[in-house]
Amino acid sequence: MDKPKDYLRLNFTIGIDEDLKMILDMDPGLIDPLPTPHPPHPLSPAENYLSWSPVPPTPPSFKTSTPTTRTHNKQLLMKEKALEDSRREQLEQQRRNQQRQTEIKTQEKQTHQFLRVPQNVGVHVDLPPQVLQVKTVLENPTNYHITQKRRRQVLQYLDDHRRLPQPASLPLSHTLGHGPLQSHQPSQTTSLPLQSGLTALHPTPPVVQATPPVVQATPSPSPDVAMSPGLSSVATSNSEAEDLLDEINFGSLSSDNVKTAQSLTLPADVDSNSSMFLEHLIALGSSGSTSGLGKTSLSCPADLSQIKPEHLYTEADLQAVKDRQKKDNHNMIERRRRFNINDRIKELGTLLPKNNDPYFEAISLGACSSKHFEIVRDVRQNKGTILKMSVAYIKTLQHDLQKSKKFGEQLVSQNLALTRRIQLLEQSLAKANGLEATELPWNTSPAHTLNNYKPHVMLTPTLSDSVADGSPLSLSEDLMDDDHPVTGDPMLSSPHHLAPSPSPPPDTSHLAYRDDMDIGLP
Amino acid sequence: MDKPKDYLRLNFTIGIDEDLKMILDMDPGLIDPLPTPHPPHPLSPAENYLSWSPVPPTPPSFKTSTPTTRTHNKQLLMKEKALEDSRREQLEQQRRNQQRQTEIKTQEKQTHQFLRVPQNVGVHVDLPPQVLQVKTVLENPTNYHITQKRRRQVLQYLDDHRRLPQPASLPLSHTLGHGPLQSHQPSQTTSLPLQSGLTALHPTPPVVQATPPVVQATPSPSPDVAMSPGLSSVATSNSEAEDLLDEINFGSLSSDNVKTAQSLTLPADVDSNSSMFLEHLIALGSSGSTSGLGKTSLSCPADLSQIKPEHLYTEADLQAVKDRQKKDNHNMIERRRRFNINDRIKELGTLLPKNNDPYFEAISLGACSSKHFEIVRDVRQNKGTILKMSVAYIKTLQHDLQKSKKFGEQLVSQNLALTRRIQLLEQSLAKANGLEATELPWNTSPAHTLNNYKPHVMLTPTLSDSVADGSPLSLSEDLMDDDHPVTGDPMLSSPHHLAPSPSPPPDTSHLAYRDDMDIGLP
DNA sequence: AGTATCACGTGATACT
DNA sequence: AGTATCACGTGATACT
Repeated sequence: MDKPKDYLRLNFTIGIDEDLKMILDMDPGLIDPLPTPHPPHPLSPAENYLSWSPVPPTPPSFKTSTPTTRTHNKQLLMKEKALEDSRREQLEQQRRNQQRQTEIKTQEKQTHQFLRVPQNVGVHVDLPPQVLQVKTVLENPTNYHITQKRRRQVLQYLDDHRRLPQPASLPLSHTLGHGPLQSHQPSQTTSLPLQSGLTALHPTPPVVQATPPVVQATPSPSPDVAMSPGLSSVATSNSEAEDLLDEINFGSLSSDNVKTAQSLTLPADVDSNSSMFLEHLIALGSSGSTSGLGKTSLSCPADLSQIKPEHLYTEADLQAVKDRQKKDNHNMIERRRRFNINDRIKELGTLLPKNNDPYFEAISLGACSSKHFEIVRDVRQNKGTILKMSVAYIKTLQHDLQKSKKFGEQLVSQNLALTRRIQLLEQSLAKANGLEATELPWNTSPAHTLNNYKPHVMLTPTLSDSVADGSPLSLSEDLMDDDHPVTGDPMLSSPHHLAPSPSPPPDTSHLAYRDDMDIGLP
Repeated sequence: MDKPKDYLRLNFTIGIDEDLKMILDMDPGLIDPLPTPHPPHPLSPAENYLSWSPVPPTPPSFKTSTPTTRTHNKQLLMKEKALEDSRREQLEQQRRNQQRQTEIKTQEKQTHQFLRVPQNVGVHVDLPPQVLQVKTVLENPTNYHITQKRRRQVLQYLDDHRRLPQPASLPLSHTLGHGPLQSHQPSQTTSLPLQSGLTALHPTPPVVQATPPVVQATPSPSPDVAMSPGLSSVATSNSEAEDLLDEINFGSLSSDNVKTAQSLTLPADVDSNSSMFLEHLIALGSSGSTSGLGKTSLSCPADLSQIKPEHLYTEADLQAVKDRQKKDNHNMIERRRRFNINDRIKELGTLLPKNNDPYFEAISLGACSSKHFEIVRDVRQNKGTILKMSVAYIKTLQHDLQKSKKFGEQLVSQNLALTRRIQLLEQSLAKANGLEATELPWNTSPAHTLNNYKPHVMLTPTLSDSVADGSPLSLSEDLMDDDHPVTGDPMLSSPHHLAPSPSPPPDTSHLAYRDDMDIGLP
């Protein structure tokens, strides 16, 4: 409640879930260059760290995340995974902040569903064989995958505790644990190593703000069998244990062995594995800014009330730790790939024509089978529909571009013919009556400057190239090599990319032709 | 080995994996209308059923499946899930045949890696508490998800067998089963109910060929706890048990309790749950064509050597069966969604410009960061790259279409100006010298028929619409409403869609303008 | 061994 | 309750 709170907070920030840390490391994005409509001050890491805290956990819903500018940063920066060290957590926290800010509604629903235990009341759960003591204050945030993983780890932990120390009967429940059999040790039962810092509770801003206390190493202290769920998946603060216990309470356990107690009580049943895992964690994560703190907190929870001897630790737990680390690394890679794919799909969703677009009707007619045609705005965001409409949109664009090019070619040939006819007319007119009256139509037509050289210019790149390679797309390929930077301009992903026409051409006579279409000319 | 083989085969075809059946039901596609380069006679269900058999199991790899025509069938027919009953298994088997034919290479590698037990040698595995007897002949096919599910079920089965009948210590391994705790019964240990038909081995074509013996009901007989893995996930023939045992042998089990035996031996340790599950299966799947066979084979394996009484079956197993059914249904839905998304991505991959395309350079420059630029052909197929290039391609197409339309507008205005000038020239020429010499340039220009009314026609839809809604895409929106059926034409998904130009225009003077561009005219 | 890819099943969740 | 959506973790697999 008083001083050692910050200390404790840093300690648990070291013990952050390695998945979360890998997510933070995963996306080394720079600061968003585009002015977003809702910029939550994404530049200040201190404010990020502060705003990280008071928001409840949210699932990263696909539909409600801000899709526009984040994907570009990600796609640009995912290619260069080599020189990404310091600004990773900035982008990720900004990303999570955006997601959290835009998902207040759903998260409230979820938290109300999840944490239906009375708030600020410590709950004390005794698993039938083992005791798993945590408390709930429920103020600090977490996110979806941490929730998922923690839940699974808690279940596994409970299963292990149920199976191992009471190997007698396993009478009715929890017998369907179909975990992978290829891990070779039952190892040990580990309890939550959280009790060392549970004396401090109330949330204050952490001491170090400019450097978010995420260490680089991935400790992953939980083995396959005895998972030690609180340590390996605990998030930015000690309130993770509360969520963990909330999930235990909310979960499939029978509620008779849940006794609520005003928390802050040190659990008595902590086996020695927790200290070993803590030691491993500190040894791995000793590169952080809060280096000296780990060892002192390490010695704190070293009371062991278990039945297991000490000789099994080095042989089995080390393999388990290594296995867990490998698996977590794999999970991080897979999560990175998943995020990449999802962000691409979201980006495709931003590129699609909007509902009021003239393109939308044809595409949605082609993609969706015109049912629920009134509420198509809603159907635009899910992955299947986005991909469906992307396919239809690409087809439409290809077809229209082809048509437009053919149209342009025909116009070019028409222009050529007309110019020839004009030349002939001028010739005949000049031949007919010397030099009189040639200036009469010249002044009325404003496009007089281009009737001599322009058809020659336009015909040269379009038709010759179209004949050269046989592709009908060659005209627009010539068209696109002047200004539009396809090679990674994040500005182009704006949803209003479809209508950037700065000058609507009401009077078509004096269109700036040479300014925009400098194709093929030296 | 002799007569009851077909009988047995039908029996196990009834007991097909419900996931596989749902996959078969999932995709109610018509016959492929496009002439594929490798058509494996997809119309005959008898041949499908025959060709189904001799191919080894293959994982449905994303990269090596034929992407073109299948996705369209799927996308068209997935919308109407109401009237799909008879032709489902045809499409799905055709689909699987295509996948299997195109993935011979990878599957050979996989099978060599998986089935490294000596072939045609029956392996007899005794799990430490229970006995799990199957045999291996390894000739009939299966697929990836069946393999996965079977493996998991076998592991769970082994775990349950290990935990339940010997609840003493669980000394070292297999203790990390972290299954969901919310199932409420330990229920019973079930062994493989496969021994009833293992007397017949050699593969012959089944009796019923025109109707693939897939029943409509989803039995899903395995509860959460005691899974009975062989029955719930056994595939089209009894050789599934061999793969199952191969996986057991290949898996993480210690090989000391694997004793190879020339198979065909009926296992003696079959508990009563298998018969109960078989009965439930037959009761659920009694709508099939081979209705009378189930009951006779049901009575065969009814020897029970277990410890459990009978009164637990109705209360717990029924809930377990219902739960399993629900879960399988959910899995089917999720698998359908996954296939949909993956097929869309594959379709996007077919729509992308090819390597030799003039578009490819700019897109791949924009998408990939120009590393491995020589082997870009290989990098084109994975989901991330396809989506990346799709985003870049859509941007390029949008930009090019916009440019092309602007170009067309300028040409139109030029045409208008030229036409006005021609009119003025003709006026002045006619005014100058009566009626002489007007036929001279008229004959040299072949495009003489369109210089009077055409600029008026073209200017009307393009410019007015462009001014009307302010969208620069309105020109091509007018262009596309004549011939190209975006509304679900599966022919358009050909990889050569980009170059369908049937007539390369070398002489542009006599292009059939009015035939192609009948826009906006009544 | 590291770093990818993929399909899969599963729980949470939403809308009907 | 049914039918969807989603993210997630995991094992298999491939290429380095």
